[in-house]
Amino acid sequence: MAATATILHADLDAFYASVEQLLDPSLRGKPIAVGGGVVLAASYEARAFGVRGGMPGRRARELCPQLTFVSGHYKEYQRLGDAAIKVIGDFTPLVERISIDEAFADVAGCTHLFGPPDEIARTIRQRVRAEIGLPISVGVARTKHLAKIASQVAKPDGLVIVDPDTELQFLHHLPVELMWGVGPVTKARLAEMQVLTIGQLATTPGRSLERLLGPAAGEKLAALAWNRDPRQIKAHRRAQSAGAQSALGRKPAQEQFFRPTLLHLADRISTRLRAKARPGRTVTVRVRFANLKSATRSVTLDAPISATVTLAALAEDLVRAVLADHPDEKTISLLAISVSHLEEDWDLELELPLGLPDEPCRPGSRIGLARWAADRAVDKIRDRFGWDAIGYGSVALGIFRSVPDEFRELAEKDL
DNA sequence: TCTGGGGTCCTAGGACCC
DNA sequence: TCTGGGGTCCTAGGACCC
Repeated sequence: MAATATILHADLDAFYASVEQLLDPSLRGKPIAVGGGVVLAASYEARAFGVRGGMPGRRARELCPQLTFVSGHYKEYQRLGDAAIKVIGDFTPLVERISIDEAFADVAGCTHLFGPPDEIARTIRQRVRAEIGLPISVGVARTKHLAKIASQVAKPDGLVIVDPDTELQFLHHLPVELMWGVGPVTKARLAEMQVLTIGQLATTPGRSLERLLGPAAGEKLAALAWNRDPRQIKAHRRAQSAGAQSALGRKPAQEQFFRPTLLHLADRISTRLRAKARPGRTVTVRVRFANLKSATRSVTLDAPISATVTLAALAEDLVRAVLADHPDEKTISLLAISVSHLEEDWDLELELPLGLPDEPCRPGSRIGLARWAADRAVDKIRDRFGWDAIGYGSVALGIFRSVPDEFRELAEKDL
């Protein structure tokens, strides 16, 4: 007898757009897009015209002339997303949140209280609709991978339960791109081998897959194609890295242009690291050039950092190294900084003053403490008066914001 | 057709150690 | 001195996800 299907995957439909239609009834049933220059989310009515998230606003208007653009209610997205996930949490503590609008849950331990998994899934959908006012699709299956596929198949506003006895019949006729980990590149590579469905993938010799995709990816995909997915629900996952990036349009590859942006990015990241006492040891910088090719440089330190000016200085050095290696590239289109190897719980006062040869590198040194005190003062003022009250303000630096900061914050993982 | 921003994981080569 | 084997860490790049 096969095991019971107890894994749920719940996914709010066209989340940002659905919230806008909830808040403003005149938008219901209409093609709408959240955003302006860039489409951050599109309603199903807009998707029917080919409008997609990430698309330039101009292109979206071409596809759908009657498209209504709305600026986002970002605070509401956070509140309503939290509320929807909380409904799932009323059934089981085993909830793994994937993003603002999506979560896995394992209800194996609570069926004696609430009934079988399909009944729980129906109740969750009804409650989210009744209490919050939003459509949510749910997939129920024996594994995370299959539950996720089931919820995608269920969209919009549906429920799909995959019986363990017929899961391969369900899985094998679906296109490969529904699989977790199959993006445009892998899809194209598989298509060259005439592999279009998950069933065809399942019967492709392991050697062929490994030659095509590498040993790890080949083996993983083959296992998923047979619904062998060992992943458990992880209720509390901590972030592995924190980063920020900024598209620049086209800027000359010169200090005067990249330094203010790097300081702004370092400020955003280091503030988050300090707030959670999670400094990091590895700093990575990415520079994208005008031709959209990019290069990265990273450095791993002996001790973790979270001071704004320390991070900014390291990032500047790394960008200079990238530019030195690409002397023909004269134009930068994007800058990114990421900090990884994060500590779990760190005493920030112990941070060392890096890059200062005349200062002994030891805990509590003069410059280390000075930076710590300066950052702490800025953090406190911002806690009371808001981000722009003080600091290396993007306004002062003339930073161009392509998306609202509130939208950035929605995408940030809890550190 | 040249989309923005925040993330995760994998690979392959090299350094270094035992 | 050369050879072999295993493990860990770092770096750069890439695919993918939401």
